[in-house]
Amino acid sequence: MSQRNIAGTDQLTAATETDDCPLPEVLALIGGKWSAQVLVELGRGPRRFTQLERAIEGISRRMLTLSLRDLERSGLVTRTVYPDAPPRVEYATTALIDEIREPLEALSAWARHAAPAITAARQAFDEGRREA
Amino acid sequence: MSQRNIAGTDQLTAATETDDCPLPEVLALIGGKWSAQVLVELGRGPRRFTQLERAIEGISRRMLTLSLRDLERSGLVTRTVYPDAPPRVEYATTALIDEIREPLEALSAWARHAAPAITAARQAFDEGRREA
DNA sequence: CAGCATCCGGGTCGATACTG
DNA sequence: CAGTATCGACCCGGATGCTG
Repeated sequence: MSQRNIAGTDQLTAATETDDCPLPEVLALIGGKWSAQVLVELGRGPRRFTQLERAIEGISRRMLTLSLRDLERSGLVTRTVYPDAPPRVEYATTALIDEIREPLEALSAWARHAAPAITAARQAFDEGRREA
Repeated sequence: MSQRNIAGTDQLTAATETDDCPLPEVLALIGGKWSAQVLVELGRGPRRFTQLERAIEGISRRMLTLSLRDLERSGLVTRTVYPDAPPRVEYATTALIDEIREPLEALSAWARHAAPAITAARQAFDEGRREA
């Protein structure tokens, strides 16, 4: 909390003091290996299945399907089938996501900015272990 | 980031358009089953090993050790041993965490606020599947 | 095109027992 | 008190092959 705003402390207290903090559930939902990337990609606009598959790089059909199903089931993503031939399915984000996008991006920004420090810390830690 | 600043859109674009978005790495670090809760608990102040073990509820010694090691290795947590008998070890957060606390709390706030909608969506989805 | 079914290897996690 | 060591169950996730 670099710029500790006035109301920030209350927020912090609220989020920190409740013991039924549902953070684990969110992380279970978007903390999977691919869910976050699917969300990010869909945040750029509606996408078709194969579009996502190509955009995400490294994801398998299976995992993409599972991730999409989970997100759809949880109401974060909609799935619309157009009765065309060949079949066409479009995925899009729901309003629920609009409110999580900012925190997610803040997290992503932190990741970019903290990455060097983390890498350095790990190297230092590992070297310390080796000479011990 | 409750107060959406003017540059917010740029942040969004920056976080969304880069393809080397390191979100997965962050999630790998704090997305584990226990790491987030450890961070939250340590956010309340320095804690000893057994204190954490009792506070977190359901965590095993093994998982607590592994989580703490990973966080320590990544520079998010410090571990200080006091040469006492009986042994005494204290864990605390580092400055790196101060900057991730806000996003984490925003996420937690979203979780609390979105939980009902998510639960409802899941029930609706599951019922739809059953009658199909 | 957009999936589902199946198999299978590896890593995660919990339980338990032991140590400085 | 603050861990480590070992074992085993489980689940995630990749590879492959088959459908409407």
